[in-house]
Amino acid sequence: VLEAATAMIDEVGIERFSVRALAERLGVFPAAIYWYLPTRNAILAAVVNHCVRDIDPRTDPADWKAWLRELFYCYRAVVRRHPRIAPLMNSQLLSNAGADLGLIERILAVLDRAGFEGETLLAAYDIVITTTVGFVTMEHASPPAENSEAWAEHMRGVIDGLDEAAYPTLARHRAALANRHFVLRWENGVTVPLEASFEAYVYTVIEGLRQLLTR
Amino acid sequence: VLEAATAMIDEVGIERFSVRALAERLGVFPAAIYWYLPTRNAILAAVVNHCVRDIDPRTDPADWKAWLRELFYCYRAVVRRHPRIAPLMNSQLLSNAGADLGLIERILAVLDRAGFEGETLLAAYDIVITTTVGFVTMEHASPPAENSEAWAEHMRGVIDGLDEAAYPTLARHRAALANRHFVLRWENGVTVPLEASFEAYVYTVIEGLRQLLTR
DNA sequence: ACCTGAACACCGTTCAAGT
DNA sequence: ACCTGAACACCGTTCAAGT
Repeated sequence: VLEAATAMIDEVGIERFSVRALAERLGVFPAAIYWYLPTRNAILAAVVNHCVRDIDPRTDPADWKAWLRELFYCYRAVVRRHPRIAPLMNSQLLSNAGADLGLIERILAVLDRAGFEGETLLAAYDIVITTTVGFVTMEHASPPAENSEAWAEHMRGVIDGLDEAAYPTLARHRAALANRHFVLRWENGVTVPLEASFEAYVYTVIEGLRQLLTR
Repeated sequence: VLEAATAMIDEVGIERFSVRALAERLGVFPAAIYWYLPTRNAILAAVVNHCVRDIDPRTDPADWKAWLRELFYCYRAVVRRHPRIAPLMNSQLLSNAGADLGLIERILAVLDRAGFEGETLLAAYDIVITTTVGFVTMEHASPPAENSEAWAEHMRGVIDGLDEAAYPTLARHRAALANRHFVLRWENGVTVPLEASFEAYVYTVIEGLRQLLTR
């Protein structure tokens, strides 16, 4: 029922996910879906919550840095299992009471035990929430739907045609950047993962939080 | 023409933005739009690029920490001017050759001059891109469209009804968290900005990058 | 409790034709 | 170059009615 929605989104993405097609896939009339969930957005929210349920870092919470590391990598693993829901994670996390409050509690508890206090604790919490989601969402953002080869060719053209006078640093690193780093990619993290950058990202955030703790 | 699209999205959001309504607003037949831009997504991409053009940190690039700080705050100012495009920034930045290559060049140049080298330079670059966008996008994510008061009431209920045994840390900070921090908000950054957390976020990312530089 | 059948008010996009 | 008019193939959602 909601398994089917998840499966369909994994296959075709949110843009091409429709209630009617979902109904057909279940061998049922479109209106039947509305007995279970009141709206298309509710289906999407349910799918997100369903996937997020798997995030569960199992490291010792006493070592907050290791625990956060694990959280970041867990989240990335979940998104890599369902990359097409990536764009939803941002919006759906405004507030979803359906969210796993257990996970929220554990994040707060880990930071609390680490020594964060008062406003800094809450700021650190917001930072953890956003940074967990941030990089990975963008890493797995989808390229424009169906013109993929033309799009790739276009991007290659832009990179090859870079004006070295106007963009010297860009031009110097063009070979390393092409399809391998943000804004100059034509494939996403599904086919071209940004492992090295993600590793550095996790390091950066955790070291930054360590500084924040002793500010 | 594209001003109108921007205006419309600012008013009603992407979800309720339609080519047909845009045409009507311009006193023209729907098909007329397609003379200028080939598709709805192309319109959205154009609007994003249009808004992003305003990001232009004017601090001395020699002080990379101050420059990045400025970049973060510039970006946030842009999103706060057009909060409803926030959800697009993530996906549209996979790669958009329409993106301001000048800004990309300057980010790379600033990091290069700061002393980042080779793979670390490119990782730092990816980190700057994602962190610039990450927090602010989530801060301004929209709540579920039109049930706002019911939704607020629901969230208040969840927070009031928190089981103190199961969620001790959450319960202890419930007053400070309610509508003021992620996952437990029912309004977004437009009405409830997360100033303090954003300030700490910027500090955290920059201090983290400083550590990365000397790793 | 769960689904059908049909309808309503919309969509994005295409295309020949006009000016 | 720029727009009309009309059509195509879809949408999400509602609602009375069936079982």
